[in-house]
Amino acid sequence: MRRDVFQAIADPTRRAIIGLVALGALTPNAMAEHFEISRQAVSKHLRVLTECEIVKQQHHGREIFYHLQIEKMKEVADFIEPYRQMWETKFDQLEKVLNTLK
Amino acid sequence: MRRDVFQAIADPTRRAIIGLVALGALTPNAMAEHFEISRQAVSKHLRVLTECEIVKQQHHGREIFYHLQIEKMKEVADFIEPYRQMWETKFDQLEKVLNTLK
DNA sequence: TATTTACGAAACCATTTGGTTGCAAATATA
DNA sequence: TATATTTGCAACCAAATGGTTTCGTAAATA
Repeated sequence: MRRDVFQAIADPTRRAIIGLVALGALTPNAMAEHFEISRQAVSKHLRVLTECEIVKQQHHGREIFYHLQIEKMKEVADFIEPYRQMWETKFDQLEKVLNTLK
Repeated sequence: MRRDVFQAIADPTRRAIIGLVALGALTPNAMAEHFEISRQAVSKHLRVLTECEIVKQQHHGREIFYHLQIEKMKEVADFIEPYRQMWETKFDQLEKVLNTLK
């Protein structure tokens, strides 16, 4: 199976988990409270995120806190960057045309 | 089935198609030459990309040219933006620490 | 010590995915 | 007009996905 950042953020629940963990490390149980799905389903998503190295485990007694590895998200930013330049150029050119028309 | 930009960019072939179409509109046949998979497989990816409104068709005789709708990619940029700010802040703080140590 | 709690892992299931081959239809060309 | 080309669509298939329930184990607690 594919295991990369793009696969990781494809699922809406996983994007929500990333959003939660961005605010602070959490245990699977704490996360599950935010969703309609079971704790085990959240755990399966966490497994994917761990395999993608988007989160890291920190054991603390019988609890496991999941921390966001924010740098991993950079891969998505790197992918989108050239396209961002494209639509900004497009916008600039449109602006020029509009200014000329004035 | 889920039909959003995140689903669209989850597949590596679709990311490659987006990259190709970014350089200029192409027909499915022309795209298929760049990949190992069949013309029909490319067509199925194009269907997904069309449903996500990442590409638009332009009929020209019996050929169909696919154009990139660059603005759609903005949704990904909007998603990543807050995280970009997070890792930049992190980097700035690290830099401060390193400067103090000097 | 006995029980509860937190968790991952496994088995299972329906649906989706990403590929294939084989059409039919529309357009271009001989 | 007959034939070739370009394309989308349907049927099919194996594998992956996202969920469930059940279970074993380790740690906290009564």
